Amino acid sequence: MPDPESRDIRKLDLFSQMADEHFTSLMRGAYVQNFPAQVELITEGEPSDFLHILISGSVDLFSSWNGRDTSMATVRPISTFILAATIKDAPYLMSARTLEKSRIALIPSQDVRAIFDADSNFARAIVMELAQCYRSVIKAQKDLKLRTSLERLANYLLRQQRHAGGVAVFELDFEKRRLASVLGMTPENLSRAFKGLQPYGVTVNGTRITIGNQADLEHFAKPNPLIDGFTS
Amino acid sequence: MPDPESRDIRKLDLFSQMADEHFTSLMRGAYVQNFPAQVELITEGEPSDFLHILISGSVDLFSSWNGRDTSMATVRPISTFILAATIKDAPYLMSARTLEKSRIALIPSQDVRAIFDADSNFARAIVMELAQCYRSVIKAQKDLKLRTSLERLANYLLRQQRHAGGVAVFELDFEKRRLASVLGMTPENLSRAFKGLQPYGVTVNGTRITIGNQADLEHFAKPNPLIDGFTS
DNA sequence: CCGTCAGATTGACTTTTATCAATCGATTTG
DNA sequence: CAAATCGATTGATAAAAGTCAATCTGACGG
Repeated sequence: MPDPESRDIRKLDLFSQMADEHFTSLMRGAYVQNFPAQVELITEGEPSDFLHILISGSVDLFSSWNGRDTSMATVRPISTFILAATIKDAPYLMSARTLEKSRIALIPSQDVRAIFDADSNFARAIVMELAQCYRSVIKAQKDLKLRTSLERLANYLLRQQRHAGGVAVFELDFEKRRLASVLGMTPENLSRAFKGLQPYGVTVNGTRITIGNQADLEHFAKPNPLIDGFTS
Repeated sequence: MPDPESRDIRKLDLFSQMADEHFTSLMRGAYVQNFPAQVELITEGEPSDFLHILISGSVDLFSSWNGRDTSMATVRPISTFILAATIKDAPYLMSARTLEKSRIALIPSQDVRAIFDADSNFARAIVMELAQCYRSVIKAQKDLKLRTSLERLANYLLRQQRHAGGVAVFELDFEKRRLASVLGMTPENLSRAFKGLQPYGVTVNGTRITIGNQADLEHFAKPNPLIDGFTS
């Protein structure tokens, strides 16, 4: 693996505190590969042979049942995915596919588990990462169970806006069809939901969103740190 | 804390492999309390001062937003709850209330974090527990996003039946209103959903469920290990 | 034993969401 | 450039789920 990439991975919370020797050992066993867009990297149900680290590009985590499918999350660089399955040595619960050309490091799950046993700083980092992931999913579940699709969209826009620095005009970082799937609705419904937010000052032009009246939208959306998580 | 209870707690995966000395130290700092039914033990948003261990009774984890609320999970003995918040030293994302008279051990979060640093077997157990919790929530989310309420109910019944040993007649272990909330629907809708399963051989009498035609129900429900989790 | 009460059920109705089909628009491709 | 294509949008309709109000039922206390 090229040195600069290794250094970037080292900076991740998951790896930043572990012993040099252990990190080097992990990286020695790692493969790095470039994938084109729309490649299925992982299929749910398969054994979890590798911890994946997305170095560049983006990856969709999705799941299927009975002919339907839904997007569970999008992974953006630099971060790992499928840590829980790796650690538990259990089958993947989600499939993963590249959304664009992506560069991905693959660390054999066995190595991760071995170093986890040997390096208590790494073990602690894994705990923190898993706790974080768990809390994220709990928030997503609250979002799904407590809000209508219009409310989910409104809050999504506010989160996205915050992520963009709080400006009034920003870009969606999803294709709309995937956004619909992430929010748990159909693309048709998403179109209508955008219209439903017009009275609160939201205008849409392609992927460009304008929030014309911040207070109005927030009054409708009622964002909450325990769901939308400005903190932890 | 009485000795037999301490022994039962010791048997939990979370504590079974740790050093005696550390376990004793954790238990020394623990409080054990009896609570009546319908007591709110934890309110979401509050700092997480204690890891909770349910010794007997049952506890509902729920969450509220904008005047609505939803039941996220039910905790049954013997198990811990709110581990992630304790570890992260972050606010609770869910509230908890006793469903019946319950006996609960409270371990100061600080102690848990200290022993976590000192005992690598404990750290490993925490990782496993968190990974397990994470995967459970992912499954719940797939259930919510990929299935209609009728399908969720059908699969819930099959899970419950398996839990009861696979017999044709078994009892719901929830009040129906809470079951409705767990499944993400209204009590009225749950009533109708039970009727909707009659064509597949399901009959209901109070909390007593009879599955008259196993094959029919399974054909409709299409249970899947990656959602309904007979394995891990 | 009767009245009370809470949860469950039912019916009527509304709202929300999905589905299907058609169209639009932008981009790609031969 | 023109045709093809894919995603987004729109309209019409259907299905799913929620709401509100009334009734039923069974457990409990007086």
